[in-house]
Amino acid sequence: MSPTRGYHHGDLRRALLDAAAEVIGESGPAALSLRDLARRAGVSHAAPAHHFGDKAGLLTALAVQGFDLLAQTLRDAGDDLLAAGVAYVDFAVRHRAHFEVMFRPDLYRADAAEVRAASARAGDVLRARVAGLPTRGGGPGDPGRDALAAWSIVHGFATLWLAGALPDRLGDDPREAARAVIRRLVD
Amino acid sequence: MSPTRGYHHGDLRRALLDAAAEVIGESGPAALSLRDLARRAGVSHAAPAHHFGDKAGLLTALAVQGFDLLAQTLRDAGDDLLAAGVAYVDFAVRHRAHFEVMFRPDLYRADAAEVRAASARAGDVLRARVAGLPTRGGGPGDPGRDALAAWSIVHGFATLWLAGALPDRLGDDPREAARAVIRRLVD
DNA sequence: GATCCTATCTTGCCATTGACAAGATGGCAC
DNA sequence: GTGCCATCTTGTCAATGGCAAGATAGGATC
Repeated sequence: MSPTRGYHHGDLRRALLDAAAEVIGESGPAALSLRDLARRAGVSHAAPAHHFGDKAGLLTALAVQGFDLLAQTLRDAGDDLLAAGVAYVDFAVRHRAHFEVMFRPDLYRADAAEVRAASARAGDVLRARVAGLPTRGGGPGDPGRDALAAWSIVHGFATLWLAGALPDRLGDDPREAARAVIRRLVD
Repeated sequence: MSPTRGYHHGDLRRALLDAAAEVIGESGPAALSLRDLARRAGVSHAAPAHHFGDKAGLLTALAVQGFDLLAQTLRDAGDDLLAAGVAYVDFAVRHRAHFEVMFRPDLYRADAAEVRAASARAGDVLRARVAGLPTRGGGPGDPGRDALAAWSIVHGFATLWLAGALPDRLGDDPREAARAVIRRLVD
């Protein structure tokens, strides 16, 4: 596509990641085939191996990309906790493939250094946003507990939305529906 | 094993489902192989096809089993919302394979009548338990919204726990950790 | 400018898998 | 006892992931 630069045949690594995100987003990770990706990119069936080693390697790269993308999304959402929560759900829906892979450690090498680093970066931003959550319950309010509750509610809503498990009456705008749910915890 | 009854070689359908749950619980759905299941059961590689048609058919049966198991688990937990929430998380951890498949509709035929029925049964119990959740926010309190928030928080916590995404300091007792998080919403 | 070097990609190959077709086997109804 | 049907087996095929060995190109070095 974009003739930015090229070695042999173009920006293959990027093309493969893009194609993988598209396939997974449409049909799930189980439908992913390295050979299909190679066909889409117009290269031989063994070309992906050079960039990613194997299937897990490709998904590892996708997960890293996803964590970085999530961190950026949360940063862009600003300091408001509600906005950050909505942005989390919106990220899951817009970058469905990345989100699904990120939280499925059996699909990739979750213990790889790059993954741990990217995951930690996203976690830092997440925790920073949650710090604004008001405590509740009369007691002193455990910040870790509160952060976990906030993360759980947005992650759960996003997961259920992607799974198609939620009732139809919610409509087709995940941001709107998520906002209402998150308010239950925040207000 | 148990010589309860048998046609040709024993209780194959059940044996296959059990083996599938074991494999998925240990290595994830991606590692599931029909031929491996057949080997474990001591039958030929084509035997599973007769009971489930194909891989999606087997996972469909597993999902149905899972929804029924979840409904029973929630019933056993009693009327208390907190207890029901903890039971939901506990179910996800104890029946990891079922839980993972249930909310991954791309792996099976989620539109099958048996699935819709079992899913609806579990949903009924879930909604009944959530009915006890106190509303909040000064406004009239939307019961649907509240139920969604409760479901989201337990589902999110369970998913994050299974993904290994939660910090180690939570220990190894998901029930204990879940209770604290759910209290943030309930108390 | 020639040569080397390395990253990139290709061709060829093999074991495994899911799915299908056709046949064997055994219990059960009648 | 005979036919019937659910259950299971054997045989086969295309597709896949992964490995090994070779081809190709672009740049570095002299």
